[in-house]
Amino acid sequence: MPTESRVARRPLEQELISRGVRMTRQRRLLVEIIQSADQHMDVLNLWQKARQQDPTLNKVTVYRTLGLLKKHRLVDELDLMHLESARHYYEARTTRDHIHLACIKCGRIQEFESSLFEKLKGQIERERRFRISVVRVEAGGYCDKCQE
Amino acid sequence: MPTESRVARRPLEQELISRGVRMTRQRRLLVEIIQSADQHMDVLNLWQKARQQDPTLNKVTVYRTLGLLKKHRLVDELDLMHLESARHYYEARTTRDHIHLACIKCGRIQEFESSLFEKLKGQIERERRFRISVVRVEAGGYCDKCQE
DNA sequence: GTACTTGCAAAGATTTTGCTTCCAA
DNA sequence: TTGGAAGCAAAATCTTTGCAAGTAC
Repeated sequence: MPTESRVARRPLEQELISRGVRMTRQRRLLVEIIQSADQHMDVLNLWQKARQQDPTLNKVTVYRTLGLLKKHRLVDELDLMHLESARHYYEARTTRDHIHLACIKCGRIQEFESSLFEKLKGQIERERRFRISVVRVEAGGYCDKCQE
Repeated sequence: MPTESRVARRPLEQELISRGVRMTRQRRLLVEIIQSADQHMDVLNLWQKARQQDPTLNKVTVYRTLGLLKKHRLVDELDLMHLESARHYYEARTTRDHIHLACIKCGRIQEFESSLFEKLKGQIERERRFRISVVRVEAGGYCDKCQE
């Protein structure tokens, strides 16, 4: 009884359309930015990047769009161990769950995938009969470069 | 190379004193509440409970005390998958790391320990040479009782 | 055309800071 | 006694809401 299967890596826009979500100029832009991001974005990042292309885009729209994507389980919300304030970070969901490693010293975020993690999820589902929808693993510590 | 050893289950107050932290009436009370809590507490909970015994205790003191405990790695900060708002929850650190399972439907929080989890941490430390200080695993989904 | 979205402003919620007074060691 | 801590008020952050105007389908 494996974890619920993940959303395929299909453009978020297509995914939304297929779910009957109305596509606006703002949503297209935000979704495009999230999808092509090479780092984890917070609301401010995302808004700033979006305003470069559409200066009228309001921050509230960013919140609302992220809420929409969360509702559809198309993005994951992370805290990255609260390295800085209580800000939340977002990333498009990929095929496989992964673990985030946040370096306390340099702030670098690494991602880590592991079959042990998949096994652990299986164990939880079996032993607790808990149907996992989302899972988040975040580790804080010192990365290889910060152990001198 | 196992994960950094955990703080023993010694009264938080003793732990703080041994670290040279000044113990005030307010800190003693808060620490006592956190330690004896049978659930995950957020700032408001904690404050309300504290005020029953010391009505003058200020909410800011709750924040500051939690900050102190976090700094000393004596409590873990959780989000419990943001089931309700962006509130943070706290729990005294125990000997073993555990996983939190948050039910999307009924809100129940279960804890889960597993040797697989310990193995996973070991793998991260070995393969990425990442020295883990804190690790948090939170799963959201449907608990056994909520799958009808 | 109609229902859903956006922008704007304002409110809410949560957390932090400045400063004076107080207290633990 | 003295540096750190608490209380109070105010500010700073982050997020949500109400509503009029705009827009996707």
